[in-house]
Amino acid sequence: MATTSTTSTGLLEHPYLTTVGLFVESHAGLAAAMERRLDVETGMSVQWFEVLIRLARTPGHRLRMSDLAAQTTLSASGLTRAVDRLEAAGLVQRAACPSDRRGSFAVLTDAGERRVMAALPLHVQHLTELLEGIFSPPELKQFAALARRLRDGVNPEAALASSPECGD
Amino acid sequence: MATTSTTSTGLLEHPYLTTVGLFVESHAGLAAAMERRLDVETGMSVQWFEVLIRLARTPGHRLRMSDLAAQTTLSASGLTRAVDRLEAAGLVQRAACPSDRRGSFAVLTDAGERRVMAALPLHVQHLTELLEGIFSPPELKQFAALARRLRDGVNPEAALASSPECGD
DNA sequence: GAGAGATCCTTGCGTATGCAACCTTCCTGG
DNA sequence: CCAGGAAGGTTGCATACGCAAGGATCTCTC
Repeated sequence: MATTSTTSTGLLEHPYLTTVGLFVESHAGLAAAMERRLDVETGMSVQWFEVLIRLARTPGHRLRMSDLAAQTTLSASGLTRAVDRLEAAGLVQRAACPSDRRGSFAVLTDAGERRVMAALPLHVQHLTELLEGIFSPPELKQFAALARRLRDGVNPEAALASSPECGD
Repeated sequence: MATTSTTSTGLLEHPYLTTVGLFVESHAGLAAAMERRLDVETGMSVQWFEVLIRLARTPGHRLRMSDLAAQTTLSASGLTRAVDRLEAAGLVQRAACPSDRRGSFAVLTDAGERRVMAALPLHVQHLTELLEGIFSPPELKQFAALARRLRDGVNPEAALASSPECGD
């Protein structure tokens, strides 16, 4: 009926595969648009913005390196370098952790806070322009709910880090 | 009422921001899981798999470099190098385009087809394990529909490349 | 039919990434 | 008190990426 090489051809249309495909493509498109504009308007990469935002929304404006790594797209080593750069740019400082001398905190500086807060409205405005023509308000809520379920199932560490709400 | 630095603090909870945050986190988690397992079970990166799958589902098993770039996460130069590596691995060949001598095709080799087709069921199985506990069938359909809308709005090039359906 | 400009792909260069190895510090059991 | 092992961070190394520049080809206009 079919050669070995075509036996599993039907899987190319498998619902999980096509859904994940759409998901990945939509992410790629959205990420590219965000990245481009964020860079143009604020000179920051998405990674920087991500780190700074997470610090900004944390009481005390400080987070352990390991927590930060768990919440962002970055690996531990990636985060180390990213914080190196942020520190060189004066937006973040490292601080020793008094209770565990192995660990260290990344602390948002005043300059860092000014920088995120200046970038934030531009970013939100951009997201609004991108999304308001695509999702109606109820669809947006649905989408957020489904995305949350997916994240909780697949990235539980990030989930518990942002119990109340989670921003990018 | 508030200092300059806190004026836009409320934006940290903006619906678009939190939704996109969840979306990005869910993608990161899913991508990490897929990547890890795909590498362990097939020795391929997601990028390779993505390219090979798109070739496999195209009649003639060939696609222009530019089309391939538009459909994947890769930039033009990134695709060039990826195809270099795939060609070195014997999974893909380049072919001249008769109608436009600037262009070239990436063509799936027999070895390449065997490789994707062997990987495909493992991948689908993995996706199933990941997702079946998270989304009910109707939720999956909803999610796919919303993701499609988002992709169409934000990444139109990929959209028209896969009119009928779209796999990862 | 000739030149200006756009398009396709490839390369040079700088940079960001992850993995694995490493050092330091913490913790646990004897 | 003191191994032995686990965990937090940082670095060496190799790799992959994107941007911008470049060479070749197509296309459109006059």
